Amino acid sequence: MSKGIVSKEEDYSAWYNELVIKADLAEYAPVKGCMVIKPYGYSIWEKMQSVLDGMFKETGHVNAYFPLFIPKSFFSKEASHVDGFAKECAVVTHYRLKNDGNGNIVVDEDAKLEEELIVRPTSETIIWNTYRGWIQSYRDLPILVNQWANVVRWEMRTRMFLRTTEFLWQEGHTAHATPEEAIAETEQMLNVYADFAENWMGVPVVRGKKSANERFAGALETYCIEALMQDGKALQAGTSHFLGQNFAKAFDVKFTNKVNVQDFVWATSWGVSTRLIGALIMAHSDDAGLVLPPKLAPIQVVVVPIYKHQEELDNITEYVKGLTKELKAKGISIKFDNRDTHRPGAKFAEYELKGVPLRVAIGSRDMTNGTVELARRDTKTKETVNQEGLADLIEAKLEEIQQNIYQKAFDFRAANTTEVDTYDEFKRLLDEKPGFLSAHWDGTPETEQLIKDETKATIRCIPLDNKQEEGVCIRTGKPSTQRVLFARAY
RNA sequence: CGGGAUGUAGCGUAGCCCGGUAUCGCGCCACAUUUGGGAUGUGGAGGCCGCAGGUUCGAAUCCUGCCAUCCCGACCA
Repeated sequence: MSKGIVSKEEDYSAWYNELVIKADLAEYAPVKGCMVIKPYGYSIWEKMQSVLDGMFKETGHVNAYFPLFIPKSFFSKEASHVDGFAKECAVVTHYRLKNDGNGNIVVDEDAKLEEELIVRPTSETIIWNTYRGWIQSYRDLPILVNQWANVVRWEMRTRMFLRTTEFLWQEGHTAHATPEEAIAETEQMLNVYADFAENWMGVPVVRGKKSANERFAGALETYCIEALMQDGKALQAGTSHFLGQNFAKAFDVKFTNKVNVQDFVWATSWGVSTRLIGALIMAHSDDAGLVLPPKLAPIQVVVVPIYKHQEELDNITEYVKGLTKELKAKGISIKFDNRDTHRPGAKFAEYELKGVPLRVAIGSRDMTNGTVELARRDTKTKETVNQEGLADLIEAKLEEIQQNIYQKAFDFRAANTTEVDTYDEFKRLLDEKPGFLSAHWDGTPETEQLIKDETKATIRCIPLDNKQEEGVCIRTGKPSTQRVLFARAY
């Protein structure tokens, strides 16, 4: 492995790509736009899954699984949904291959499907088709189902974790008797996502609503959490949709309410994906590699022994056994890297690249003095501390690191969120100091589109806690009642 | 789908203009010496030079076609 990676300042895009590869998170697959998520990267996803799954269960949801393949006809049932996804659907047309006689494997034209199948880009259609059979009465509601799945969106341009052709995600699909209840669900799940992003990933997010242009295909309202990356570009980290009765109407899902009147069911859907790993990388990492929040790091503490002779290693090993036991009891994951094939310096560099929050180095000198060297990944500082009480100190440090990287990201966002009142300044800042730009907008899709065409910036969201204030649209000068957040986005 | 770039060992590359079976570094294997920030020495293994045609006595190199990937746009979580 060559030393180091390209610096963020030099080439942010290359920095990101190299980091993903060199930190052993993922690699390119033979199919364009697809990636192999390697064990280290996947274990981050597993941690995310485990925490989120717990949060979903906590809020009353259950998991189920719906098919990968969706009959093509289902898609045409919800007009705006088709418009939104048609251009990026993979389609299965045949179910058999054959040998053409020249040693080539070809599609068997005799095995053409009567109805072509779509590889799900999202599962609303097949789920609502299924819900029709599950729901007759208000007594059957609400339905609070989540599924962990892969989906395929044939994107023109892809990037590891941020936008791949196939990606892993969860999609919640709920059915309710009233719009109020569905909206409450939508907002609840948005808060779950925001809680996860901030308290587990250490990534501060803005909770908001999407403008009409950015809304999910088929939704009445899309709520989102928006994060700011270190290059000043915004990243949508999660979405929660109030679908109204659109899918119920499209799939004829009716229920009889308490007063014996038939009505269409109210729906929500919400999801986060492996894109969160991209957000994690871009929010915290530096030129030395990944910086992972302790709460999601696959390895929280790594121990590197420094020794010359076998008996020294034996001594250290004996000590590490005790430390491991103490940390395990606290639920802290520890790796003792006693490989004799790599020297300590190489290990230090490797774990920095991989973002392990804390490193403990122990040599014979430490064993004599009853100390260890404790190094923090986030600040790249190290200190010599007593072995006595080390487990407690580690526990406290991990918490401190978790706080610190959140605070750092929070301060970065604060420093890169600017109120702007003129279009000239808006354009200037986009180039000179990218970030969130808080500006007045006349509320029309046309103006948003115009701004997008002229500057590549889009409305990331209308923040939920937005204060109302009189102003004029930066582009058209028409009256406006509130500022919205603009940015160039991933 | 437009614009750009690149394909040579696991990775990164030189060679290409000016044809003669491939350079260097990292990594890998063995042994020795090493071990508090990416070790050193010695020896060794590893290549249908992206693919297919063509020109030529001879092609990594010249010509034609194709394919793939990456980057920048349009489109999007």
